[in-house]
Amino acid sequence: MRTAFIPGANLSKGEIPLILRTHYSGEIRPEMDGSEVTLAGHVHEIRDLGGICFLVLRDREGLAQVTVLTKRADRNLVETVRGVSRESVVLVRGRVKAEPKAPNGFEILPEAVEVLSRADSPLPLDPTGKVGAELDTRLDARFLDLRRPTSMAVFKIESAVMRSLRNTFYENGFIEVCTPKIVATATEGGTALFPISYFEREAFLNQSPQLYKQMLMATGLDRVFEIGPIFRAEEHDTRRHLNEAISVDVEVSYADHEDVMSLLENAVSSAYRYVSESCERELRILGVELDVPKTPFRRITYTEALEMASDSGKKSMEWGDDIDTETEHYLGSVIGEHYFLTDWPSSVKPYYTQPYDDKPEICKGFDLMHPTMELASGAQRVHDYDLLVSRIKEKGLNPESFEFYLKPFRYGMPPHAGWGLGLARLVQTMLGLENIRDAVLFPRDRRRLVP
RNA sequence: GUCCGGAUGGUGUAGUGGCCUAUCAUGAAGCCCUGUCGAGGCUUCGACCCGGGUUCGAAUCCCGGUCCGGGCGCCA
Repeated sequence: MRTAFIPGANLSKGEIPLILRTHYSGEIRPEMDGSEVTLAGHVHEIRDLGGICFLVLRDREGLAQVTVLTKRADRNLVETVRGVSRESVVLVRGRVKAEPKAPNGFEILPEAVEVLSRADSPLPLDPTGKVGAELDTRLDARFLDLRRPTSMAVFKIESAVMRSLRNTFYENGFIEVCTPKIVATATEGGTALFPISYFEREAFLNQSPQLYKQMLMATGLDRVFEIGPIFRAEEHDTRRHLNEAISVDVEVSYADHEDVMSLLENAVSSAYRYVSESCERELRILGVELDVPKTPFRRITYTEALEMASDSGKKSMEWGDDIDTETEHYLGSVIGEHYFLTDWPSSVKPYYTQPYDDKPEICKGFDLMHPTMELASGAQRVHDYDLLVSRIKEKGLNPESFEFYLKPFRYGMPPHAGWGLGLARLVQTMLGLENIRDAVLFPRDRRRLVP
């Protein structure tokens, strides 16, 4: 009986009509007593007390109690409400009643209830959260897991984070770009790539937009950013690695590593501030109190970090080693806030990292660290063609396979710097999520390819 | 890849050789109930990851496998 419902939205120009609903439940206030509304969403719970029956409807913005006085209400309506299964999709038209005994101080007295889609039973997990579910179970039924307010809140916050990052970039004169994810080179060095079949040739999923965003510096675009997927075929098995991740990448011409570190700390700090201001409800649902990290973040050189680590009494690291996980955790526990690790040995960082002129054994590369893990890494890049070629050779790579990348460096390449930031790690650390999979809608790891 | 731990109804769990035709909660089906808000009460339904082995007897012990969680490694 679709005709029972009259979409009541008064649309302003450009607004998307709410086809069936007039309000989200979070928009209803006790002061709206008497007004007619149409809600749409999933059946969160039904509590049938006999003479009175409560149907709790859940939508993106909250819960609304629909109250049916079973002896007085329309018989068909009572049958519909009593017969509907949990998590079915329903449309409810009715009047708002201010009611102190109801949650949030209001309830809906329904005039019509329509079941738009009936949910099967039993459910693969309990979306009300009364009974827990393990991560694996939740990911197998992610669509249902995301109906749990705690799971949904993470992704509302992630959206706010992306929005804030984009704001920061646009405010600083950046242009958003999209670089290819299907690439020909397997020889960037380091990480394993996913090979794919590309007509008669072999191709790969890109591990990073690094080479492309650098090439864009030769176009005069000057300041670019990209938020997009990266793919790594490493068989890692940790709670902070996935084989597909979203990377927030920037590249800036006429800038050095200090300039882009400053951009990075401001972007991160602003994201925290924006989330704390715009996602109060989500933070409350998650029980998270955000401390906006103060800028500037501490700078610690690689060499200082090694000295701090030697105080810990742990097995000592040699200068020139990459910093291992144990040391990383130790430093995090001592420092206790975001910090930059700077002035790395040139041997540890990629070939495109600019060495210091006066001390070429160290370079202008940096990592942004959260006390628990690395969030981002960046550098001032090598923009001199000859230096770049010799650095590629030093790393044991063949410059010929980088011809497409090296070419722009011969025709006017400005000095430039940039970084790449892991979006899910930023959200994971911001919200204190134990596993990065909690911060990704449909995570891809060594074993999980579905859903 | 490696080390440690784990796998019991749809979900989350108890259960260290016989007391287990397996506990509790949630759920589902049915009944009672006019203010629930993790509603309550009564009845019913539904499970020991797979394959070998030990034993009179295995959810429980052993071996192999699969999968899951955590640590490390890998991750320029």
